[in-house]
Amino acid sequence: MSDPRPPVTRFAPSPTGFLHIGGARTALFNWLYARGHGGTFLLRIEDTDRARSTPEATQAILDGMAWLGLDHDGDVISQFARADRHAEVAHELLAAGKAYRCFATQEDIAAFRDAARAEGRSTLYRSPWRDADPATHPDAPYVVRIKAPQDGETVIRDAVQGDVTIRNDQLDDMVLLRADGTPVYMLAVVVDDHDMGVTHVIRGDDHLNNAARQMMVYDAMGWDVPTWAHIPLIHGPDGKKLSKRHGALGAEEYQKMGYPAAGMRNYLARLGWSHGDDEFFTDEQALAWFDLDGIGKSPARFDLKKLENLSGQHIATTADAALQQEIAAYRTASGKEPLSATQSDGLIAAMPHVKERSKTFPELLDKAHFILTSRPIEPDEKAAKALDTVSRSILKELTPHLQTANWDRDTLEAVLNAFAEARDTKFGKLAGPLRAALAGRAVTPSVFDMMLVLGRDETLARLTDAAA
RNA sequence: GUCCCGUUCGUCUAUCGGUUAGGACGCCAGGUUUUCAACCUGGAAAGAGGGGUUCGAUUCCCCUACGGGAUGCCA
Repeated sequence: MSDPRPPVTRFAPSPTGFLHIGGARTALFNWLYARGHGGTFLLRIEDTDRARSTPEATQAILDGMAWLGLDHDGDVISQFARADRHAEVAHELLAAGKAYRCFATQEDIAAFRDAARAEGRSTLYRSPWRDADPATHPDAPYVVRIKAPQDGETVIRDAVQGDVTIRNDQLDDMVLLRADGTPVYMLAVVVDDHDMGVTHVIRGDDHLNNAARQMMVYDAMGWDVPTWAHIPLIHGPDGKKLSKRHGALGAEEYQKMGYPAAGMRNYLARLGWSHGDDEFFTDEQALAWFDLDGIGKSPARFDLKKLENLSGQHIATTADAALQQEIAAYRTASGKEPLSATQSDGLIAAMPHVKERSKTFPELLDKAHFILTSRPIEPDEKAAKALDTVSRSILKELTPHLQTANWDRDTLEAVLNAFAEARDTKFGKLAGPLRAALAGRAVTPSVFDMMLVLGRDETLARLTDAAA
């Protein structure tokens, strides 16, 4: 880590489903590390499992990253497309005597494992072909296996987990090339990471054990080992591993629910990583602060409440115009009709009064209902109740007082308070009917805020409508 | 079975041998109030269990329990 070169990180998902929250966080960590250290962030799609990989999944991953603002450098790399290169490395190893052809059948291996298990030995397969004379090779299908070290130990120097030591007798001669000549994942990752110049591999800790196996390939090829950082997985609210069954959702589902991307980034970054007591931070701060030693070792649970809180804080501090744009994207993503130009303008005008009290975009839009709707206002049930005959007559009396008043907050407050006082009541009594008349709702922003945003003409028109 | 990793309030976490174990979310109570919020004040709430090492352990070591991962011609 004292390497002065700018880091190169990568996110390497397999396209077998949507970008779930754990993957999104892995991508975020890689992105933060690269961008925060003047490095490069690459994207590689691990699509070598042809049966499970789909273009739709690749698109979903791309969409999820785009929503989160995790931009990668260069082209998206397909691992499958590099199969020839992977095979080339396997053949190099074969030629160098660091790998060998294994003619064992699946049945041979199964029998070996059964026997090993019965005797309580390690079930790692030991191929009899490792040291076989090539002259004795049968004319049969074979896989290429690497020659694993048989004694000593392998130490993974992990930036998160510390030094993890694995005895080499725990390593088997893993397969490099399948019987059909295609490379396996363990070979492909190493070759790709090396060829792509990846300096820091930040990935889920389900790969921690695999790192030792991958190290064999680095060593055999004489390549430099990257800095590893195996981060703990995210668990569901029940503490169990996050799975589709446990309500794990794709990143785009959170966009559809109306969480701002900045809130999601903040929340995800804070999940498993910390910078002292800082909870709420901007992207700039996250970029400046993010480092590998701030990552914790234990799995974290996903907590929607905290996401909501952070989201609310980000909505409150984001510029109005930027919010307007993100809300438009949210509506499109969630299949809602786009706002009209008038509504959009109204939203901007109302923004200061609604953004500080909303945790999500639908909540914000709901609070902005008064400006998004138009005459004639359809009162909902509660609002209708607030507009009884008494209230309507009061509104009718009030209207002339607003006709000539200066349209600013102080004047309006004075007018309404005086009006209430003259009728021997309090402004609080007036607020309900006003709210109902102006917005058709019982829950709205401040009455004064609404009046100011609506303007005199619209306010009077709505009051007159309601009084009628 | 074997190997690897993890375990601080309900949740996310701080602490890098000496603290009344801190913060945040959530929760509860009170305040403010023009509805809902927001906001302000206060409160309850944690070192998995057991052994060591040490003058002193949440912190270092070992064991146990629990959770997770690996052990594939999946990624």
